[in-house]
Amino acid sequence: MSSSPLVNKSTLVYNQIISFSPTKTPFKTPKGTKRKDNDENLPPGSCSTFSSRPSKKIRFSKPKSTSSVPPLFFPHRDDPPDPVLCSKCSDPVPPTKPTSKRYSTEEKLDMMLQALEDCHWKLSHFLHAISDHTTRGGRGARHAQVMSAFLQGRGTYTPIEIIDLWVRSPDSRIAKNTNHAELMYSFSTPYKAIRPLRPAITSLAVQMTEVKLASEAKKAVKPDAGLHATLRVKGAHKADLLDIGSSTFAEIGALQLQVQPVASRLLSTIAGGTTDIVRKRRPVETVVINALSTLNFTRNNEARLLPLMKGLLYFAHSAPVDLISYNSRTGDMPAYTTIYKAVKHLGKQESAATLARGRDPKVVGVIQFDNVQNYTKQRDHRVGRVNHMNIGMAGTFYELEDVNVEALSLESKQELVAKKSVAIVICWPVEGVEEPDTVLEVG
DNA sequence: GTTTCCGGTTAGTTGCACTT
DNA sequence: AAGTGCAACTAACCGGAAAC
Repeated sequence: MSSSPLVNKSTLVYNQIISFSPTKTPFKTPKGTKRKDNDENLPPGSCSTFSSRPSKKIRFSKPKSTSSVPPLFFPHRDDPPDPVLCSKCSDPVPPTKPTSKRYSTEEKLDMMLQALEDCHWKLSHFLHAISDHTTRGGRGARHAQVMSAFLQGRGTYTPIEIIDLWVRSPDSRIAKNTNHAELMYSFSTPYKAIRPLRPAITSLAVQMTEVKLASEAKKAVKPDAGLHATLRVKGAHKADLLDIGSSTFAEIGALQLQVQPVASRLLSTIAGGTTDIVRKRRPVETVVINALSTLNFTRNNEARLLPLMKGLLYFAHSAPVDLISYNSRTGDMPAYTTIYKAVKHLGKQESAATLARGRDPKVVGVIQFDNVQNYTKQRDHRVGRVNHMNIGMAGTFYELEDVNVEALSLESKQELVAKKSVAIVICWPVEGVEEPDTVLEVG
């Protein structure tokens, strides 16, 4: 291996470029003024070298190298080029930036690999050093600029394009007689502990997805997220019949899709819902909403709006307690006792609301009482094995809309009677009936 | 005819786990 | 820390069926 002191060469060229930066124009003379021979702005011992024409290109002699690979930078500090002298005053002319030769990709790769070798660096050392912004206590501005442009995708090739090439490269194939195949998509082994690329990057993907899913779920089951339906005395998000309706399922789905987009997408993929076609049987969206709701409920038993709705449905259909126990165990609905409490809670809530509505003097309504028989057949195992008749009384309140409340005012009627402005309308019965059917008083 | 058992629901208690 | 959910358990209850 050749060992040319390349670092020193690069330092020299860099200094040269800085010293003669085109942004520095100390020799520019204002129009109409003739520069004096002793002008302090002129370089010492040198006449002006600037002209309107391009300067003559300066050729550097190529240094001899023991390597077949062309060096990155030249000339060598210890082997400076012969200085170019001014034709008028024989002073040395400052060298200009050397013209770059157009190298092929192969040549450039060889040069870069040679440069790494000359630095005693492996590729991983170089990539780590140029990517690491933490352990060395900061970076140079140039370093930061280059990495920022690359990582933000402003370069010709994006980071992910390069990683994709790595993943697809035959060089990254899973080696035989190793456990690398078992480490693909690994949740248990930290991805940083996996050395080969393919197992590491697939493990990185699933482990980051796992973190994301946990983060989404954590947000979804928060009390304010909208999935809670508590029976707590001081609960902020109590179960309410207003929250339980035909649109509840869709609202829960929209909420979950908003808070858990990654989880929804993954579940949808499992269900085969990657196309836009809406299935008539087992619609993917419906299944995903249901599955995600169960998973959220498993995480936090307060996030149970949909499971509670399912429980109420089972209860309303007199499902056997074993069926409810089974579904409670699988996270599809709360325990039987909780559903029972919810029914009582919602019943009290609804009766209080109905009572308040009925007491409102602005509301006109009718209460109808009737005896009720509920015949429970033997097939309803939840209520026993025998046919049985439950007898009770039910009251139903009807609200009558578009009725003028004043028409039912007793005071108003008495005033009208006092004024003798009440007309009596007699409705005669149907044929064959002697007594009048109805007598109406019309004010 | 009486007693016991069966299979189910209802209701209450307890202790642990979890959430607020 | 307090409140809540819930599993597990117990007791009571029911009418019918089975056993005595």
